[in-house]
Amino acid sequence: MPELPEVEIVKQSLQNKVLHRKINKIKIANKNLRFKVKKNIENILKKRITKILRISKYLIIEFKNLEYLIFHFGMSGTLHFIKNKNLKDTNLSFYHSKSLPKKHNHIEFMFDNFKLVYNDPRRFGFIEYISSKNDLKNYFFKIGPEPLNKKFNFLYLKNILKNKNRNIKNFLLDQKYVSGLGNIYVNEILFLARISPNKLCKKIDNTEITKIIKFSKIVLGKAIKKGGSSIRDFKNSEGIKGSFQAEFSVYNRKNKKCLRKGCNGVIHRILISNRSTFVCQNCQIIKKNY
DNA sequence: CCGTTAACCTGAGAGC
DNA sequence: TGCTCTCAGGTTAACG
Repeated sequence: MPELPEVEIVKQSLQNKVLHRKINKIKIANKNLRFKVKKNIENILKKRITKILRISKYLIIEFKNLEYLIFHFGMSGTLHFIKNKNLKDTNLSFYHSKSLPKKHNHIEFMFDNFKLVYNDPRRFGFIEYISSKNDLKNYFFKIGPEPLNKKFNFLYLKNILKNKNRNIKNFLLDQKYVSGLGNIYVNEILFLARISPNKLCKKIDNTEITKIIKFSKIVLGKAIKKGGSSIRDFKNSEGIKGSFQAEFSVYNRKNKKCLRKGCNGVIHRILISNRSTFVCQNCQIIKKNY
C-alpha cells in the first residue's frame, strides 16, 4: 500500500494527535508480522512522544531520551487512531477486511483517551524498537536519498546511472539508490518523463535525468497534497481516503486512452520483474535493444 | 552485476 | 453460491 506519500499522510494525520502523549500499554494480538514483534517495543512505555518522523517509506515515532519505534507498512499495513468512545470501531472498515474489520488488528497502543491500532491483513509490515539516535542513523545508512531531498540531484543520478546495465524502472524501485518510490509512482514518473521503463540506466541522457528529477518531485508533491493514493483502501489514521488515484496518468489504466494531448495511444500493461508496468507505447518508445 | 522467480500472506474481483 | 484463478502501494533470497 504505502509509498512515500501515503506514509507522509499517515505521519501528518497522526502528528497533532500523539505529540507529547505517552503510551500506557501495548497489546500484541499477533506478533507474526514480517519480522516477529519483539517485547522490547515496551521500552517506550510511559515515555513522552517528542517527534513523528518519516524516512522514505518508514514512519518513526521518537520518544523522550531519543528512543524510537519504527513502522514499515509493507503492502497492507495501516495505523488507525481510535477514540476510546469508539472502541467498538464499528464505523471503520480496514483494507481488505470489509466483513471482518478487526480481524487483522495485530498491535494496539493504548494512550489515555485513545488508541492507535496497527492493522495489516498480509502482515508484510513490521515494527521495531531502536534504542538510540545513533542506531537509528545506522538503520537507515544503506538507503538512498528520497526524491524530495536535494541530494537527489543531477550529479547524483548522472554518476550512478552511467555504468548501470539495468533498466530504469527497477533502478528507481531500488531503495538503496532512491528511496520512497514504489510501483505506482515509478510508473507515473516514467510516463511523465516519457521514458520507457525498459531503457537501460546507462542510456538515459541528460535531458531525461533532469526530467526524472523534476517529475519525481512533482508527482510526489501532488500525491501528498491529495492525501495519497487509495487504489483499494488506503486510509490515513482518521480513516480518510486519498484522492490521487483519480489523477493517475498510467497506473491502473490498461486499455485506456493516453491522456497526453495529441496522443492517440493506448495504455498497455506489461510485466517487468513480474510487476505490473503501465506504458503508452507512443509516448514511451520501447525498443528491444534498450 | 542483472532480471526473474518464488516466498512471505490475505482478500477482492472476475469468470465459469 | 461457490470454485478457481489472477492480482495487489513491498522486500529479499536464490537461481541462471
